[in-house]
Amino acid sequence: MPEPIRLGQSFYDRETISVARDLLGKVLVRQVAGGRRLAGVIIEVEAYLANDDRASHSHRGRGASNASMFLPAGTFYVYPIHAKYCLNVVTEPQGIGAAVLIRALQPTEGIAMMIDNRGTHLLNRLTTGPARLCQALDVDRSCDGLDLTTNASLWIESEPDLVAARPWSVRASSRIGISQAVDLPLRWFIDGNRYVSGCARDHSCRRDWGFEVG
DNA sequence: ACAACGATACCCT
DNA sequence: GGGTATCGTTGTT
Repeated sequence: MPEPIRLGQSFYDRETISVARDLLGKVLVRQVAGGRRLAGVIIEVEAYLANDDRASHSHRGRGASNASMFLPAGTFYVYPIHAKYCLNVVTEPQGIGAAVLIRALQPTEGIAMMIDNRGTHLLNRLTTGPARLCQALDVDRSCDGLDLTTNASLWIESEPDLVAARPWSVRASSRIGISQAVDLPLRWFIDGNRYVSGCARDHSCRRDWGFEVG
């Protein structure tokens, strides 16, 4: 059985839409004190592009709060919103200002610690949403700007057997919670997975929501 | 200084 | 399905 492989710069330094879709099924890993691992399979992502994407934090240019979005591909961009945090992975060459928002995980390792971090034992409220998964993995603004390709406590792995088998299909939809560019189909999620965000609330994991993209 | 806003989540009905 | 807590960031006086 092949060992998991940490994703490197060449994975992230590609067209943002390709990176976003390829991140589905990869494993986000957080290693905390004592070498304990918190991990989950990426179930839902959104792309935030450069240039014409009016919903992207890069749209109004580089500033103090979004500076890491303009660093090299593979950098973590963590930003605060509504007194919570969301995490992104920077894509494309340095200076472009594009990233992928990770919106949901299927928890696989360290679930007891995630329950403790979240203050709930309900599995479908542990990592089903961008701010929830940050809290579960103990990710906050101090993680902003970290290099995922080398950092010792935060990275993304590919499990070769899982990726080769690819036992899922992907659906797309418009992005959630934005007020600009609301119709662009830049959200992707694993079809039917119970950890898609809002699954219990608005049934957005159902097969009649979004559209099939393979 | 201060006010408004947000790529959210929670609690209530 | 709707109201709102909460706070860092930004834009405005």
